[in-house]
This record gives sequence, structure tokens and C-alpha cells, in this order.
Amino acid sequence: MTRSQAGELPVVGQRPAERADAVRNRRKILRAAARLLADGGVERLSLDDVAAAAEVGVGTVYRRFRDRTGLAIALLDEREKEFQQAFMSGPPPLGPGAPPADRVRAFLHALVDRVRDQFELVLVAESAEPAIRYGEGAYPFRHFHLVTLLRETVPDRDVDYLAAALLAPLSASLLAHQIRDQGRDVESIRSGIDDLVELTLGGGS
Amino acid sequence: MTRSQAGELPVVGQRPAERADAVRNRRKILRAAARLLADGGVERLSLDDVAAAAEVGVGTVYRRFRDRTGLAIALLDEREKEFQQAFMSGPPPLGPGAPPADRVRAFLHALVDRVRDQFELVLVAESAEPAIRYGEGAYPFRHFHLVTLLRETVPDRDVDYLAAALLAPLSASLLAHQIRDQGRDVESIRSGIDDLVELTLGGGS
DNA sequence: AGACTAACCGGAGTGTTCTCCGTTTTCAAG
DNA sequence: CTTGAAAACGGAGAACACTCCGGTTAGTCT
Repeated sequence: MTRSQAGELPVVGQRPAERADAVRNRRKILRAAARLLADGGVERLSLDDVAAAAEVGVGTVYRRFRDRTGLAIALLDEREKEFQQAFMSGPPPLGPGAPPADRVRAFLHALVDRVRDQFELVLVAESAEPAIRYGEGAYPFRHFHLVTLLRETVPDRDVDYLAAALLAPLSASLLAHQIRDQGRDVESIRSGIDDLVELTLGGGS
Repeated sequence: MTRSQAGELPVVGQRPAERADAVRNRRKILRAAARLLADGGVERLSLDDVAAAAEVGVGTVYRRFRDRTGLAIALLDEREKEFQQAFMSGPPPLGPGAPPADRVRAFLHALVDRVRDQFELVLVAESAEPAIRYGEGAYPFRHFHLVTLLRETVPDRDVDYLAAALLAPLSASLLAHQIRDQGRDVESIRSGIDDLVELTLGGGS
């Protein structure tokens, strides 16, 4: 009630644009983090070490990336853009052109690979607060994409919930258990997904 | 190769039975933890504080409960037993007697309440390592229960995977987002679950 | 150029989780 | 009751995530 009187009401996501030194440091930190990660895995990714390797104070790391999970998300975001293009505008069945049910299946299959490629990092990213895990980064896009596809196949259902329900089994945490602990191979997970999609969206034809 | 020669080969889960002081301390810790939890919520549940309140060294807390998530799991396990009895041998539709699809639906509905009742604690428990989160505590029972029900309705599918896929959307983390951040009410989540179950297991009739 | 301000920087400091190991306790066998 | 050893205890300390704030810098306005 005290803020924004009559003047410029700030547009929602309109941030003031980053200063030059801020940009420089963000890059330095990301590069250092990627390097440390390539070496000793996620454990090596202590933010003190990252700060030291980036020749920057810890405070700077936290201001740029909020917390450990924020850094993980930022690292993931780099490859995520390719993935987004693949399912938004790439070749079918992942991209447009194929029947929706096929695209859903292709999307979930691709997601398995995506998670598997950067297991440790995704695991860290998933430990973010729910508001962040599901409200920022890659998730909203993935969810929106699924909602769009589901609207074409089961329009009279709660597509919003169903989309979330289809994404949930692809958490890194569950996949880690199925693959590492249970010894399931990726192929059998794919076919499990196929079962799920066939049942929910019909045989596909 | 050095252990177990000819003598007593140890049975798999056969632990040596807890010593008297161990039992006493375990109880002291659990009571202290429950009390702190009732006061200041999960944040108050720092293990130093728990140890102090239980009049026990921190080392003892960690030996008895492995880590923070282990304590959360132990606290949850107390009420979990009632829940298990409800779906194993209670009245239908949750317990035996109703058609499998109805039991699945009732089970998932009950699970929403279960998670909601102890949101904070479940959130902590879910941050356990995958091997623990899915390999110990409540999860294996829930999964096994679903597998049993699914075998009666979709026997020619990968019921093991499907059971995991039905449990995944009921993570505290996702529910927290849907309820707290998105403002969904529990009723709409229930109906979302109904959509999911109807689609996968047929109309129910 | 000079001055002003908001954004940014660094790193010492705080609180917390978890480990390590010397000491103590339990309990069973003699 | 004594004795021996496995199990448990306690708490100092290491490691780490994250905060706070006095000092610095970039970018803007005159």
C-alpha cells in the first residue's frame, strides 16, 4: 500500500538491466563452475571453491545466483535452450508435424535423456524450493508444452494437472533410483513411459 | 572374502538388537524432536537443538537416525502405520472389498491428505538420497500396494513403472507448489487424480 | 569533467549439518 | 562377580551454505 503511487508502475518482469561488472562476473563464475564440475563432479561444486576459482568473493556468487540450486539451474539452462528449440520447432516427432500423442511420447523420451545427461546437476536443481523448482527455469516451459499437446488429445480433462502428472515421474530423483539402485535400463523406462502414454492418451492411432 | 567362514552366516536383515541405552536415547530424541516440531515448525528442528533438548550428544542423534532426513522419516513413520493398516485391512474403498480401480483412487486421495497433514516433515524426508527415499521407509510399501492393485486391472502392462508414475505426482514438493504457490485447492487436486486414474485404469465400472 | 546514486563487490562472520575418535556403558560368558 | 569386547556415547571440530555491511564502481545527469 505504501509503494507505487501514481508514477511509473513497474512492468512485471522489468529488471533494470545488469551492469557491466555484473555481467563479467556472472560469466567468470559460470565458467569456473563448469570447470570444477567437469573435474570432481557435483561435490566439488562448493560455492566457496567456485568463488575462489572465479576470483570473486562468495557474496558475488550468491548475489548473481541466489543459492546453490540457482547456480545449478543456470548451468543447466545453457543446454536447455537447444532442447526447447527441438520440441518447439525441430523435426517431428519431437517437433511439430506428428500427432500429439506421438509428440508427447517423444518429448518424455527426450526428457529421460536430458536428465540422464546431467544427472548430478539436475538432482541439485530439484532440491530448490517448490516455488522455484516449478515456477522458474525449465519447468514452466516443459509444462506449458505438454498442456498444449494434451489439449489436442484430451481437451475435456484437467490438462494442467495431467501435464504435471506426466512430468513428475521424470524427476532426477526417481530416475536415479530406477536406474542406479534398481538397475533398470533406460530402454525399460522408455517402454514404461509408453505404457503410461498409451493408457492416458489412447493407443495413439 | 575374509568374513563369514563356515560358522554362522548372518541372515540378511538380522541386526544385533539394540542395546538398552540406545533404545532409551532413541525415544528421548524422538520425543524432544516432536516437541520442538510442535513449537517452531521444521526450522526449529536443528539437530543441535534436538540433541540439546534430548539431553544427548549430537553424535548420538546422528548414529540413531543417520541424518536430518532420517529423523524426519522416523517421525513420519509413527503415523504411517495407521495409514498402512487403513489401506491394507481397513474398510473399503481404501481397504479390501472395493474394485481395484476404486481402491487406487481412494489410496491416492488418502495420500494427498497424508502428505498435507505433515507437509514440512515430508518435504524434509523427500530430500533424502534416492536410495533412501525410494528404498526405505513408507515408499516401498505404498509402491507394493499399488503394484498389487494394478496387476488386477492392467496385468499386461509394466505395473512396476506405472505404480511409480502414479506416486510421483503426489510428492510433497509438487503438492506444495500446486497448493501454496498456484492456489489450487485440494478438491481440484483430487479431481485431477480422478482424471488420471480414469484415463489409465478405465472408467472404473 | 564532476558529482551523485544505485548497483555491485568482497570476505569476515553466523548458523547448521555431519564426522571423528577417545571415553564410557552395556551385556554376555566364564 | 569379574572380565572383555562390541556397541554406544559425547562434543570438539571440519566443511559448507548463506548473510551482512562498509567500501567500491559503473553509469547518468548537469
